[in-house]
Amino acid sequence: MLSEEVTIHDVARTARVSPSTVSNVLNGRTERMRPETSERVRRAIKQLGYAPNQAARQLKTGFVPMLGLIVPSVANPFWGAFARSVEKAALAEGYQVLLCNGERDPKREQQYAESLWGRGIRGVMFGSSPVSFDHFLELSERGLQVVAFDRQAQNTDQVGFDSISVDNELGVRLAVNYLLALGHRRIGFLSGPIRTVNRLKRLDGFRSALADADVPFDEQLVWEGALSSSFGDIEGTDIGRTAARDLLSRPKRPTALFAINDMYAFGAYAGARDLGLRIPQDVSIIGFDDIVLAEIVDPPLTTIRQPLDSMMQSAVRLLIGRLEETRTGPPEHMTATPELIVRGSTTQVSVKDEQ
Amino acid sequence: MLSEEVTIHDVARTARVSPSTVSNVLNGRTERMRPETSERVRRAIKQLGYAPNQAARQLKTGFVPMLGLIVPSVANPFWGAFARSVEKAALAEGYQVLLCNGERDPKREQQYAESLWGRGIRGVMFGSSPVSFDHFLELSERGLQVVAFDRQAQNTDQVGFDSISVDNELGVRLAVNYLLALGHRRIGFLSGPIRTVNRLKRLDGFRSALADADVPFDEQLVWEGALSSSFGDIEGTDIGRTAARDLLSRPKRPTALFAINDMYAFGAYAGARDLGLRIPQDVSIIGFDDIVLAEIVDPPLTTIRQPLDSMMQSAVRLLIGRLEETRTGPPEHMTATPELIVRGSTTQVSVKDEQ
DNA sequence: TTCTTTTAGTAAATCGATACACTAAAAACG
DNA sequence: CGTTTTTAGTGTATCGATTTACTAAAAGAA
Repeated sequence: MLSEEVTIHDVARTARVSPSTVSNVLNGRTERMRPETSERVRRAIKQLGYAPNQAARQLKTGFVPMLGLIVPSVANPFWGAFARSVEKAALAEGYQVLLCNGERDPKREQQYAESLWGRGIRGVMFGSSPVSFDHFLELSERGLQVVAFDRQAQNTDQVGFDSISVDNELGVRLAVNYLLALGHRRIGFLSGPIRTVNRLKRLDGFRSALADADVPFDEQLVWEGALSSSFGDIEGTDIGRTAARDLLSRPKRPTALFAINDMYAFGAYAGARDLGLRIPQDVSIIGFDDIVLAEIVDPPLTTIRQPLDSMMQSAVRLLIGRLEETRTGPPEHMTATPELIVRGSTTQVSVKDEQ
Repeated sequence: MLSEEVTIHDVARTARVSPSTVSNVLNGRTERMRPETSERVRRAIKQLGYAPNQAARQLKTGFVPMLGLIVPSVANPFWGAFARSVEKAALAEGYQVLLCNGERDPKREQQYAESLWGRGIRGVMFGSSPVSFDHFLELSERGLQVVAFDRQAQNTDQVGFDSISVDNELGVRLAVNYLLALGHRRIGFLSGPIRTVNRLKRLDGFRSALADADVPFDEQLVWEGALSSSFGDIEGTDIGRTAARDLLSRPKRPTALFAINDMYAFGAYAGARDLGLRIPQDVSIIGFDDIVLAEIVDPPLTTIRQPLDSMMQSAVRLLIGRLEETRTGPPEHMTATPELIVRGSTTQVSVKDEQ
């Protein structure tokens, strides 16, 4: 490995100028020199295959065009799609993305955050976390900018951070109203033991949609499971399966299930099948997120779409705006509009179930 | 943003030692000082919340504990799982991972590679690429270390790089032998237009497994589709669907399909259903990879598992070994052993199909 | 022509951590 | 006691790019 690194001095020597001039060319300050000079420098750069040492640049300027991305695990298809959206949006703004799989473990998340800090990274996109942001408190006070996905600040949070999320209440309303229009009256709500902010909001939407339609809310049909510390890449599918099996084997079983996300919905598919129930003839199932697999499962999943690409574009711009101090002021909470995607997992409630 | 960065000098001052001593503590050279001194330094570090500036460290040492990861897109569940495995393995060795979604575009891949180079990153894990490595040639000559997944060097490749892959021929043999044991004789082979090395190997395995069992190989049952420039996150599912529809609507339709990967297999599910065929009663389908979704689709997918975690652990160690020059010598080509995972998408060939 | 202003650059300090060469003080030796 | 060796550190140059302050030369003004 020869690895004879080409430096700005080498370029300067071949172009017969000073390193300062090369630096000026690199940073677009060409008005300070004759066109032929900048051209000579450009040729030298190309000839030597020179690429500026980012560490040196960063050390001097203090600026790092990089964002941290902390998600539970990119092996989970939803977070994979999320990560791609973030990376795409960041790249468009000239930033790169450092990937951190936090595994929903606050300790790991904090280690990552500190490591990012040491790298000079001052902006983090943060995927859903179960409990609190306390572990970011210190870094946040020092100037770490955080944009949280699907998690607005709660009054218990000490940290003021920006957030972005879909309008969760509206999303659930879209789903529930659609099910109501299909004649469903007993609708199960499948959630898990993780009580994130967005999940609470979704439950609110569920209740109020039912209330608006004068359909009584049955506490029994809300399945939240037990707290468990396990966390896997198919997070949700096992819970969804158990939940569906439980709800659907009751004497007066629900005719439709709303799942808190698509992975839970897939689990519910399995749970329904375990009981010999057909989807959608015997039970309608509706998800949330619209991950890519929603359209290829059988039957294709009716779900609520989160426009991830556009959401992450806004979120990344906000984050970068904070870093470059073009966006100042109090924390912003951005909200995107969800969309009902009707596919094959929902249908009219059957006559015999209707009663 | 106060952002009053704490430097090694601040620590030195509060601990009443020189910066050199702090540096020695940071790098574990504590044998050069009295225990009380190093303890004083450690306390000062904690008190000030000091974290070394990695840019400065990198500039001085030339060492960057970071790997590049180039995959088509982490939004694709397989590459998401792949990315997680890489990140996990890297973290265990003290390295972090910079994520690059190359979108199978050589131009983007090269831009990423150059950007990584400028950052001082000298090791890249590379997910499957369609054509060639030519765009890495120059950087590779300068010392960029590349470990390629599922793509051994071909004689046309000018670049000598390490690689890791599952034993593709064996994997296909496991699948085909299993199908043969179930009585299937007309087996379709679903591939796509992308002619990567691993796909060619899988076709080889397919042919030889049939040959060993004295089952005639029917060129007509190999579906490779047409070249198309499109690339999506559900890469494969649409192709698998088209392929399955085509193969299964022929007069003497195959009784089983081998799909080049699980996403293709999911597509084949849809294609079979389009024709009103049941899985596995009417057609057995077997996939490759064993992504997390394989066990939650309906029916659960019989597939060939690639042990990604252990593979990426070996691959990352090899890559880091190259960087730290503890592993030298000619390119290594590591091979992992695949495993047949029997689930519900395969069954005995039915009597009427058997003829 | 002389003085001022503009043009076209350059010299040198700096960012923060590292590491080699060096040293003062203490301990060991004879 | 004088000399050597060890201990426990420290001073300073360095990595590569940036940037402020500076300057020589050319152009313009009077």
